[in-house]
Amino acid sequence: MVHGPSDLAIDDVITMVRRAGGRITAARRAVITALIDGSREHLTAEDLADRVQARHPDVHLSTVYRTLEALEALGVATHVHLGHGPSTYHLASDPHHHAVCKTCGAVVHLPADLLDGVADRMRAEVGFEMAAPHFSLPGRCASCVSGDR
Amino acid sequence: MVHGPSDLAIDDVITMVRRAGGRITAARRAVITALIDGSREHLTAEDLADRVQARHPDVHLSTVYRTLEALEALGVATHVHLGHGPSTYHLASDPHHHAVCKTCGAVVHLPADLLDGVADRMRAEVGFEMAAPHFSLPGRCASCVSGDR
DNA sequence: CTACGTGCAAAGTGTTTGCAGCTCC
DNA sequence: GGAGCTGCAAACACTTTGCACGTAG
Repeated sequence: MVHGPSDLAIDDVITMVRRAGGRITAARRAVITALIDGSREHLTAEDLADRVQARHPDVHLSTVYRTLEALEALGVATHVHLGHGPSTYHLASDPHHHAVCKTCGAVVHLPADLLDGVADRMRAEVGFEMAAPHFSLPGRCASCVSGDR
Repeated sequence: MVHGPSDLAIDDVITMVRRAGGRITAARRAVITALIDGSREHLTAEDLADRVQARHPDVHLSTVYRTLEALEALGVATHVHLGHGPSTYHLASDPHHHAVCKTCGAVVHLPADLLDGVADRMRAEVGFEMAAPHFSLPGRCASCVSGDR
């Protein structure tokens, strides 16, 4: 796969895990790989587990959760809630927002700076320091609006 | 309690329910009352059930969920996800956004027009028609930022 | 009188946890 | 060799559902 400049390669992540006192196992390596490979999609813990299990059949779903938790603590990964279902996981590099179409479920990626103005206004008006996006914006995508689906 | 001009009184809601072919029972009346009374707070289904059960002890939690579902279908109520826990329920009148402090959990109310610029930009750039807020914005509230809590 | 709402119990979904064993460093 | 990771099973938190009975309209 092709990676942009801000992407982490697996070795970078491994180094970070080790530096934090963590250990690298086959399961962790596989989860990290699945996460990097799927970072542009919207993979749930279960999706990631499926991909991991393709090569390592007895890596347990709970191990995937625990690895993701560890990676989030390191700031390498984040999870985002796209809607009512399970969370989806991401590399923390290359942050962006998501909008989800209520009608067809399409996930639209939005530029990271989309909410900058909102953040400024919140800081100025109520002193609230907005953090990285964690939820999606709901609505209707272009084709569902025009097609009146 | 004091109601603003855009608020619904219980009788308005009852009328809407009946007009949609729904029936009014003691349980429904109590759920609607709890919802109206608590609309400025952030009540979960369980909170609402507790309040309902104070007067009507055998109204079941599942009835509360089903009533809320019916009211959402009518457009009278909505639920919002403030964080990782349970959803919170609201009257649909008087829409607004929420920010939740990651440190202390405080919920900050934000003006309804906060995301108007974002909605415009999304419409213009990707044709996405943003809908009513359904999730909160995460961050750190003024006192947690200044106190470095 | 009958379609709709209810109480109850049970199932469903997504995620977390306790524990005993294993393995990375 | 010991802290840290793992598989497994079970628990968990929130929400939904199936069913038989009850009641609003």
